[in-house]
Amino acid sequence: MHPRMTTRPSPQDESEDEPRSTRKRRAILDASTSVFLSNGYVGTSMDEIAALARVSKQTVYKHFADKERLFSEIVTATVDEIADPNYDEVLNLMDTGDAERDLCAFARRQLRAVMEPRLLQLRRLVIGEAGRFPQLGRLFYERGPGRTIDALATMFERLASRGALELDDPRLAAAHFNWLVMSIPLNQAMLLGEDEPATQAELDRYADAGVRAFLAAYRSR
Amino acid sequence: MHPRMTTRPSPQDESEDEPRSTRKRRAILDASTSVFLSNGYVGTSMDEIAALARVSKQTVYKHFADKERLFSEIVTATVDEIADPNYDEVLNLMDTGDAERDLCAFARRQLRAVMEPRLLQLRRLVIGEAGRFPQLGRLFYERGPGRTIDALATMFERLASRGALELDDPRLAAAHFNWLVMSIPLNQAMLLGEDEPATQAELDRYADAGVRAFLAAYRSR
Amino acid sequence: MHPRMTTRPSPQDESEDEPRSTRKRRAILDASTSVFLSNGYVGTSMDEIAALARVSKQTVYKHFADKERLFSEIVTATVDEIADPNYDEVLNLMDTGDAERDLCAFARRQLRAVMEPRLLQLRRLVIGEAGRFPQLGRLFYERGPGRTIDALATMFERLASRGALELDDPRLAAAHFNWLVMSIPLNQAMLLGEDEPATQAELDRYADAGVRAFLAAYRSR
Amino acid sequence: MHPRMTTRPSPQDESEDEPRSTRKRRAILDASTSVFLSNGYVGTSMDEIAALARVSKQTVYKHFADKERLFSEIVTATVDEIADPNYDEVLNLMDTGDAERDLCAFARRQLRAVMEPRLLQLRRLVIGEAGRFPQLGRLFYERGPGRTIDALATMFERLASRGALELDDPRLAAAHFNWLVMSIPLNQAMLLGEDEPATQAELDRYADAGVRAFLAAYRSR
DNA sequence: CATGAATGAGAATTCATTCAT
DNA sequence: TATGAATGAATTCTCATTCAT
Repeated sequence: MHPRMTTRPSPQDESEDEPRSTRKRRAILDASTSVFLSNGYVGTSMDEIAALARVSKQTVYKHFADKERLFSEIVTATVDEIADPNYDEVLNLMDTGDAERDLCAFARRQLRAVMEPRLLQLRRLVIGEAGRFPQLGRLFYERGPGRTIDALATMFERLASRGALELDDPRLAAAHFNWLVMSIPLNQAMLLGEDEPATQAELDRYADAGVRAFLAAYRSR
Repeated sequence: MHPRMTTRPSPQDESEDEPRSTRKRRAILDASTSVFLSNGYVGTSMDEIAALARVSKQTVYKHFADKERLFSEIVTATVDEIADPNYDEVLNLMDTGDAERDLCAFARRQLRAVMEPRLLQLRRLVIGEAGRFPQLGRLFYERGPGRTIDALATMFERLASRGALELDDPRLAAAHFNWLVMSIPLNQAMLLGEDEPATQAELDRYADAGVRAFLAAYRSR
Repeated sequence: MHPRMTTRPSPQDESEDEPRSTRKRRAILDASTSVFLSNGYVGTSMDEIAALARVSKQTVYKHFADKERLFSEIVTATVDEIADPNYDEVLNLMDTGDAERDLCAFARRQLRAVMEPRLLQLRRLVIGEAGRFPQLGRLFYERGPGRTIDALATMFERLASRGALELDDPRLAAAHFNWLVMSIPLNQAMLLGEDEPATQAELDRYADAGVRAFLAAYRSR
Repeated sequence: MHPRMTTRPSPQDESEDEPRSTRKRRAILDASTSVFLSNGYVGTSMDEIAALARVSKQTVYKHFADKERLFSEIVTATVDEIADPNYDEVLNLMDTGDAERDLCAFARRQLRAVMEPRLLQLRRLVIGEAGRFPQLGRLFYERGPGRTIDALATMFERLASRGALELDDPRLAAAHFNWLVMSIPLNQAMLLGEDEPATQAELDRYADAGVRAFLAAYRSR
């Protein structure tokens, strides 16, 4: 079985071409994401993170200067991870000509994404820690609602120029769309917790109802 | 009207007919409300509260069994204090016949109230502590958005029966109204903090725009 | 002592010829006895005592200089209260001529008294606090086992001189008698607690068996 | 007595094949045993223990979840340490044919063991904390008096079948033996403290007298 | 006198972070 | 490099005792 005679801590550790260090970093990120999301910033201790990552505390500190920095990193990473894929979808996926159908499809997809438990927790976390970490709130807004609204605005402008919608202020319309679709379940989730989470069917109904109201208000007649 | 003529021990202390104990209790509530709202649940220490209330820690603990209970009480009290007055207003203040003007007036008032710094902080606090204090989230929802939406639904039903609005589901319409008016500035406040708070003029514009979109969608034609 | 003309806060309070002060003192003693016995010395707070006695803490401190003194007093009083009546009984109650019957009757009575829950708790308390209050241990011993053994010794001497018993050292025989009767259930009670307290019937059997063993060893033949 | 008292700085800390962690654990156990035995459960602070063990408080808490657990562990360990060796002795050591001599030898040994200052303190501790830690009382009883009495009962049964003793109930006889030997000095120690501890000679006399009384009662004639 | 408040300290427990091995 | 230990402070809560009203 093995050549190796020299004492090396754990030879098979470096399989898969991934340096040990990178793997540990990942383990720390995964562990801390999970713990921070469940228990909040102050509710989480570095000991917990180290234990869950199966790594010594020293290693945690070698990778991340301090708790605040670690928190920032995991929030940033989680925001990116969740926000990125949706962005492009926004603009592409709709051109069947049937605006209502397209918008409903988009609204449903978007709402489901936003209502992901993980993302809900992140939103709560960011809102709750807005005092300590204002940049994270800004980041979340920009990569989340801000980005979606931007994309929608672009899209609505296109639809308006095609005569499908009638609007003066595309960003305003985009925001109205966004919150008509999301606000009801999102606010309930923020305040009522996830004891009684909305079902997929309910979410779809909220999405459709939001789109319908939006079109009733903004469709050209 | 004034009972007071008899000698009272330490007259100036009990001025205003308020027994010492009650005054201390109030001082503790005021102090802790202020500190909890600024620094969050864990960010607040009982020492801080006692110091700010100019009261001994013992006295705090004699009035409130523990930190959790104190927190619950101040949140409940603050929610009540803010929520109560608005409720009745909802139904009464509108009958000039000009629905748009009435709704705009109402929307502006409501939005300003919701955007009170104190209430914004409370909302952040409740969302951030939803894990530790789920009942508080529920309470906030019921006395806040829930109540407003209920009241609006009642009102919209009346308007619909008068032929002013056209709607199937009054609660849905009420929620749409509520969030069309509030969502944009409220979500920005939650995530962007109060570094760049919206001006009154901006709030009024959001309110009006929300009402306009709502009427475009729900007014009978 | 005198006619009383001056206004006194609560005249009817002094019914029964007992001055208010004495009554409060009693209330404090009762309350603290109960709490100390249940919760131990450190497990008991002066607040608890004051509350249970329906008296202000100040009043407690007016009657008893401090917690230690109060504890000493209630232990002393309880020991006396329990020990006193038994003492005389020891010598008197036996002269039917049937030594076994007399001793059994006495042993049963004595064992039941010692196994009173209140006295068991007191014994645990005194043993547990022997470090802090050595005098109380001594007191307990002297008024309790010591006294009983003394009395028994006197009695056994008489029986020996009558030829009913055969012994060199009356105090030794007395101690043997005492512990033959008590040790089994008493040690169980001390260590096993009162979750499974011995029944009266069991106690009687232990008493009788102890007496029988004693007589088998010490009766003249 | 104890393993090594000399201060060893830190060079070859892991000499003696004992890992650092194990040594620290031991230091904590030794320190807390000593402090708990002298000062009782509440009279002992975690700071004290850490200081005496020359260890940080953190280290104490890393080894033992909390004070209660630490207390339980040291009591259990001490009980075991003291109780274990005696058990087997009971059955073995006696077969010279001279029952009195054998029993006296056994009684003396046993009494001296039970009257070890350390064990007396432990007994006081366990009795005093019976309210807070009922399991410890049971444990003490089972490993202590209970076990001894069991062993004696077995032995007495053998002697009875050989015709050396005459008895119906071996457990009862065993308990009588046990307490005839131990009760006098043990009860004095419990209540009178160790200010005037019995000398070895006195203990031997109590042991012998107990055995003599036992044989007078239970020897076949 | 008696009530609520104050004092001042001390308890257990936890944490983020840094040494030393 | 990574592990256990240390540090040093903070936090919640409780207590015995004493003022002031």
